[in-house]
Amino acid sequence: MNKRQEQKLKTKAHIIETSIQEFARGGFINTRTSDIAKSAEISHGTVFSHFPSRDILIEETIEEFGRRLGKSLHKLVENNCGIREILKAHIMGIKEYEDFYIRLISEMPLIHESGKNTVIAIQSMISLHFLYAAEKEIEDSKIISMPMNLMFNTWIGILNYYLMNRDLFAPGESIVEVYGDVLIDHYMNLISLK
Amino acid sequence: MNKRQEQKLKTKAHIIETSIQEFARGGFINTRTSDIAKSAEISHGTVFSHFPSRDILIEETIEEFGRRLGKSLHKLVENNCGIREILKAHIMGIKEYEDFYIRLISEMPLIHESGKNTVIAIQSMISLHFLYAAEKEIEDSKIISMPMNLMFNTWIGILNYYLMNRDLFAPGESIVEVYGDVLIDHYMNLISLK
DNA sequence: AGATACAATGAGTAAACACTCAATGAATGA
DNA sequence: TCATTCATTGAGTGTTTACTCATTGTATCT
Repeated sequence: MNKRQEQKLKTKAHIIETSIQEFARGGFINTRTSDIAKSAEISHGTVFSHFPSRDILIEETIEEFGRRLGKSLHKLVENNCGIREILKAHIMGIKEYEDFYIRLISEMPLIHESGKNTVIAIQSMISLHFLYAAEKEIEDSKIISMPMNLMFNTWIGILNYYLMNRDLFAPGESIVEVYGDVLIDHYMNLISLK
Repeated sequence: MNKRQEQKLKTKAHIIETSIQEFARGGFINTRTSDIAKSAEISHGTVFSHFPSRDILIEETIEEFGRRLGKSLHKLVENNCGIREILKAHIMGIKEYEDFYIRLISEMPLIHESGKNTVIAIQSMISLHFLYAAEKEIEDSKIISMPMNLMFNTWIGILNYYLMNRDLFAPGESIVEVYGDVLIDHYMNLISLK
């Protein structure tokens, strides 16, 4: 790998890094390619010498986010098996990228198809961990019986609702920090056998 | 009221009616004022002789939707008092405007402030009915104890999650029709004392 | 050293779109 | 009947923004 190739990779990585920050700050719809260029301190044209279009830049940025969240979750989950621990890992994984994650779920309906698939892949990754843990607790009769998909979607539904309405619930703060444990306790209370 | 004034009101109402349809079909972000004009079979300029800006057209359209949903709910709720009946009324009220409602909750983060307030007002209206019904059932010890706001937000969270991901759960169909009763049963199962 | 390749530049282009305004013709009032 | 008002029209304007491309300067190859 020569200096040029190295530089090229570095610039591309730098653009994606900046994109994660800028999209987290301003959202996907309202962030311009020129905003990203300015923030990355490169020329506007350089963006397009690394990504053929804005949509593909968005797609690759979401993919990078997915990889990072995946790694985070993998680390956090490995030795824990209960549902509560999975949920904890889930919100801790989101914590670092809360802003980006909120933009992603908020603006997903408006993101190009390929970006959506990445989001779905991310959700699947979490659900896999979740379902594995849930199976055991159902066997142990710790939780009330319900269809698996409803159980998982209920968690995601509550969490996403609070995240999407952060301005309402925790303006200027982090939902994970302010409500993380509250939501886990609440959810566990809902699904536990009493 | 002379012919001219009548015509003016009629045209304005027609634009809002068309806007409800067009925004339901294409969403707020991706529907142009020219699309609405074309669909309403009026000139593009006429839109702006009734609404000073696109944002205000959106705002007034959402307000009209709010009034209609409010009326629907009022009719559906009056003689029912249990939580289950409120939820049923809620989804029946949404049913008629499911597409519009989905666009509203999906694109709310990107809608101008004044539009958001209307959406919040709509949610409040529903929560008022809900909380009134819930209070009674808590007194009667029919449901498990939990903070009121968490109880309501859990329902909204689950419902909105399914609505927002209709393409995933019920592509080409109505979430209310396909999942309405499933979601109510599931939710009641979650909050009931067993 | 000189030729070539190529990453980066930024002024320029084209398309999309919200909004304007002079013109039109029908309704209203004197 | 004639002058005035005003809802409607649609071509036109200005702005925003994704994307292009000729140019530049540096790294690489011979």
